[in-house]
Amino acid sequence: MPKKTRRRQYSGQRPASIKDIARIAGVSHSTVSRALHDSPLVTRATAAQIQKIARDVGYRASAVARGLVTRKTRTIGVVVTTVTDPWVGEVLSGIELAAADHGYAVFLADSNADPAREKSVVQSFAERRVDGIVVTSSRVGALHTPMLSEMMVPIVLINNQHPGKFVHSVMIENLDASREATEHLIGLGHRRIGYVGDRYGHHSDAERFAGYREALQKAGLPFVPELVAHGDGKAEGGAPAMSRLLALASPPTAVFCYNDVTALGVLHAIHVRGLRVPADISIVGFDDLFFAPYTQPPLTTVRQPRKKMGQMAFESLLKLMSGEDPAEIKVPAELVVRESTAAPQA
Amino acid sequence: MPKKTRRRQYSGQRPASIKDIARIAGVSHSTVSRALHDSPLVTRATAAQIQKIARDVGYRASAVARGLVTRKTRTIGVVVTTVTDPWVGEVLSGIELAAADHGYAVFLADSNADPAREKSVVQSFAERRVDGIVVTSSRVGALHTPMLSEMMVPIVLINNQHPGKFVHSVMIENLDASREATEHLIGLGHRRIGYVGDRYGHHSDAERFAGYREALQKAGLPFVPELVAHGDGKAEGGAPAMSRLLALASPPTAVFCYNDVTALGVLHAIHVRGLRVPADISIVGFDDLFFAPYTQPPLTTVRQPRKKMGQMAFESLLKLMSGEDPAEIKVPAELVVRESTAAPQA
DNA sequence: TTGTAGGCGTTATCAT
DNA sequence: ATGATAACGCCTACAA
Repeated sequence: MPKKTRRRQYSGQRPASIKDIARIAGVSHSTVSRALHDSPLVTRATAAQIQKIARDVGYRASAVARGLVTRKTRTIGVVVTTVTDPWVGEVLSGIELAAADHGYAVFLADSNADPAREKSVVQSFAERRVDGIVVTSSRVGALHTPMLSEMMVPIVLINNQHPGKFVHSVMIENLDASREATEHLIGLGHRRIGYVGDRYGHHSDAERFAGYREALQKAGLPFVPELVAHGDGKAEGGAPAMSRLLALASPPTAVFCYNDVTALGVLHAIHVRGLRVPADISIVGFDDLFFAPYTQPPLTTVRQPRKKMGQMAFESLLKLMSGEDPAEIKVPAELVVRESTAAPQA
Repeated sequence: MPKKTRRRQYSGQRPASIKDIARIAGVSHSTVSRALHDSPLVTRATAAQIQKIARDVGYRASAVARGLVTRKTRTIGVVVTTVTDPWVGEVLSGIELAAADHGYAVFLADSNADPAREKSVVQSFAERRVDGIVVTSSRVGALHTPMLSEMMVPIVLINNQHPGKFVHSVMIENLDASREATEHLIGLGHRRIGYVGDRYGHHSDAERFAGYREALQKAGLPFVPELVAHGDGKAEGGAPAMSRLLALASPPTAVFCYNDVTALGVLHAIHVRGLRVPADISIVGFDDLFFAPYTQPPLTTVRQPRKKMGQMAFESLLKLMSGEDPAEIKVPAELVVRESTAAPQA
């Protein structure tokens, strides 16, 4: 006798349908449908009976069948560059929260910042007939928006430029926040202030850099190109960028970093060099990620209401989906002063 | 004349269907269907023509219609306790990657470790007829597995116990890894070794604690209950837990932390106290998250192949979905020695 | 090789 | 108040 491998037959049992219930209750499936939606067009008695049966058989209406007829899937797609990025995680969390509250399910797709993958991801969303899409690009939106708008699906971008008329966005006030952060440094007495940015010409990077320059200019400080270095938005890139700055004949006494993760690398490079923060050099980050209060020393940074931004993005999408034309959203950020900044040494 | 608000009519245009193409091509929709699947049952010529039309009209087959007839949605659901947790993010990334490679889309749901929410999430998955579910519980699986198996949907758990016969799991070798980590400390000469755990009796916590105790026992060291403190799996909880340990009459000379995030808080508490790591006290974490090489000093920790675990989970699910009975997976971890551990002071 | 005719599980519009 | 009946967009026998 051949060895008969035991296998579970998930595929065997199919979930109860509205018709199954109709059969049991001895009514038509339309009545069941009505009862399940507690329509006033059905006797309280039969409605109750039907609902009981539904409960007993563990009935769960098929969203796919419903989606087919209503042409709404109550589903949105979220494209991220990497779920791994803590910034993304929090925004995503906000989106998911808001979506769930409104009965929407969210498809998650990670593009890995790869345009090809991004494209296939969006196509997958199209096939699945999502009602809307949000793109959270902490990096560049290599996304071909033409393709997006061709889908005729509402789209909301988070922290990325607003390239088309079918696309809305919620963005952090990068420029104001960066200016403020830099002014904090200037106010402390710093004159040689560096900037460690992102590598990929990310939209946010450009804005933050602009804020940094604006602050310098307002204070009548010269912009010194050699004081800006570029990392990659990660700690791995922040460290070497900072090392380059430290190797300068006269290095900066303070550095404004593109984001907290970059600051992590920057702090590391400083410590490796045997220097102290903020005694020898002041550092400010951007984002206020969970680890910011726990760096050594605790990081002065710009707080972004990430979770809230995610929620706002979803709500924008909701409006878009219902035919409204939501306003572009600019979210203010807030400087959080901790211990990585101080007056420069005399 | 009343102000007429311009509104975009996404709802107006409906996507091209197989019938639309059929009409244009002057064939029946079945032929179109076949051509699109490049079935051998259709002339190369007509197939080509049809495919061209499909391309021209931007046809995207409706996954919802297909799902209705095939009873397979090529969709999986992933339940996480919080996307915000960096550990979760990486595992999620692995799942998503593997899923996308196999043409599966992933629904993401964040339970916030709230059982009620967890339940509604799973019900949502059921309605959407996902083909499988993976639950990554970095905390306790408050999830009612009875409900899960009742769904008749394959389930894979990551780092959580394996409670039922319809459920499979992939887990890290917590016990071995923790024993090894503790032995590293013992090998360095430490005798008073503390443990800072998670609060919620998480399964992983229990195993890691067991590994810690096993190492002590093997080395003939006494287990000292006052040397174990509980945090909450986050930095916020790690700091006060460590403070308690430091307040002891004779505090530990080394501490093994439940995870890296906890270690972050632990390091902070130590620094606040004016102590140095590893000179005064050695610290080892667990997970090897992205920031581990950048703590001050760089953290000795246990590396978990998180991304890979995510991929393995999906592959397990694939097998389950095809009726196979995959083996339970235990993934080995690896101790990464950095600079937060050293011999105790004489 | 192609077309015709269901049917998947809903919702929705008719009748009754 | 309830029951037929017809979509929704796709797949798949079965017929031709």
